[in-house]
Amino acid sequence: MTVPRPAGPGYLADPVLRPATVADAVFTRLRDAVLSGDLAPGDPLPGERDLAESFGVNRHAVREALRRLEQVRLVAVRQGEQTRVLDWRRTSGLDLVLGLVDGDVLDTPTLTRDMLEMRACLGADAARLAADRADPAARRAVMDAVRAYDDAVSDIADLHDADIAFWRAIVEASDNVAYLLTFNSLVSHALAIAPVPSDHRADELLDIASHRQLAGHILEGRSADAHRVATSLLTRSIPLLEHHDPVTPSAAGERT
Amino acid sequence: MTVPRPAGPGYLADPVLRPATVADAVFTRLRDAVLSGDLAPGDPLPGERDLAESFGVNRHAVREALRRLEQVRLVAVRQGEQTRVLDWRRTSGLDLVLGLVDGDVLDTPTLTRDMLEMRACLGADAARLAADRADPAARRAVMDAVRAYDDAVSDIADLHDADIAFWRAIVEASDNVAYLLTFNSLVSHALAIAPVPSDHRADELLDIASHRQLAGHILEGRSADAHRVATSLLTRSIPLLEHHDPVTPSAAGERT
DNA sequence: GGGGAGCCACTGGTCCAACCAGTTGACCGC
DNA sequence: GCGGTCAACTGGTTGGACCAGTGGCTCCCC
Repeated sequence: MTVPRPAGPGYLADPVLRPATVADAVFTRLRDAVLSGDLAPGDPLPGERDLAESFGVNRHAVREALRRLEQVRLVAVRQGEQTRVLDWRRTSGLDLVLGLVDGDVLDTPTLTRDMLEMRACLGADAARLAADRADPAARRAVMDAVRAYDDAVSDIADLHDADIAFWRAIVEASDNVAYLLTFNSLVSHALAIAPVPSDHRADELLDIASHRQLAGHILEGRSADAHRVATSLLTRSIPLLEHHDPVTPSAAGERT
Repeated sequence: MTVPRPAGPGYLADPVLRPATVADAVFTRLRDAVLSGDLAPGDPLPGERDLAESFGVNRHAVREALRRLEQVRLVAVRQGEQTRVLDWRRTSGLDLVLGLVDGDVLDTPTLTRDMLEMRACLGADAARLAADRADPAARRAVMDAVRAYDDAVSDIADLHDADIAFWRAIVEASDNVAYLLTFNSLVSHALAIAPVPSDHRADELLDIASHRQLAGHILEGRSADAHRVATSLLTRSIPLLEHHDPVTPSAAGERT
């Protein structure tokens, strides 16, 4: 086997749940090459046969990797033509994020900051919408979630899980599928990127009172209050990470 | 060929840029089965060999489709075990959205509302961040974009493109990769879902003054003002779509 | 000489057939 | 009854052959 198995198969699953395959290795290699800029947008990829040979794998494995790269819109494939690299900054979706760390495109602190900002933005608006239009079942779920949050204070790890469940209930209550799906991406990638963010977020996580207050606002339809409290909760973790950021990559000026 | 080619290969590309393949057909069929609930979370899929036979295609085509389903976290695959259906409401990302229309999970008006809400939420915050920390090159790009916007007023289609370019410049200026990637998903899916949203958005698109004003706020670092103007611009299209929604998917409230 | 038709050498798309490698559970011997 | 073994699944990987679009080169005709 010429291609070493990657440590983790991307964001698909833990190595436990999903052992890396040959196609995973090819996918990871090509993805990183694209994200790091080794393969620039517009560049043609070698033919499938050439890739297979250079990676020392069968062509089918290469094809499966290319299918996944195509799925995340890193490359464009057309029969008869060469496979071309796309400009991921213009085409790819949020699910790509985890690869950005591996690809040395963004450092982890900056990426964490970005995702926390997004979390704050979405979470606050979801809380507002939830207060406005959550149906009874969704309100009950929020109530249950905040109650479970109370019971989790003893252990910080449990609290972290309860926090995710709490916000998931709110996002579900907002009845906005786009928010829900984005929340999924944030959660799965946040777990992979910052396994122990609890240190920085203790202030937020331990503020049981605000969580209960937020739930109350949602349950009683006070959307403006819900938005305010949610923003207060979600933004307090962000500035803490600023001075963790050693280099701000001003990713400007690429015109290609 | 037992499997009919799907009209469009999902959100990968136009049929022009990317003719549907056998694997696309299998992917679409299985995706819709999952999204529509025909295949419930936790259900095992038939074996690859069985699927290949029942679809009348080669096993490799099925495998490529499964790779893509796995990539969007609709299924979980492990060697030796059966492939299982995941709960997409808890696992999948925003890139799934377009499939939600085909899968009869959401009607187009509701989905459009959801994406417009998300656009408003992200766009306003991106404008705020852009005003706070855009680097000179990004500010210049915003300036150029609003200038190009002026020149596009003659044609509503051009205006639509210019609007996307304008917001892209702002999102780029916000220096938040998560926002950027989510913006990409919104743009590509919005184009596919609501090809002619111009009718409802004319009020927004034709408000050149606000666009120029917003750019000014960003260029001069007035983040609060930028946020306010952006919100004003982005929210005005949302309520217009409400009464386009024939069926409100809440438990009660049937109106003939 | 210029332009067009057609061939040919690419590209990716599809298929067949076999075998490898984990998982599971039934079966058989202790 | 318990435990090990083996067979029958599952997906993973490989090789090779052939189909099907594309694009460029060549060659012929005008």
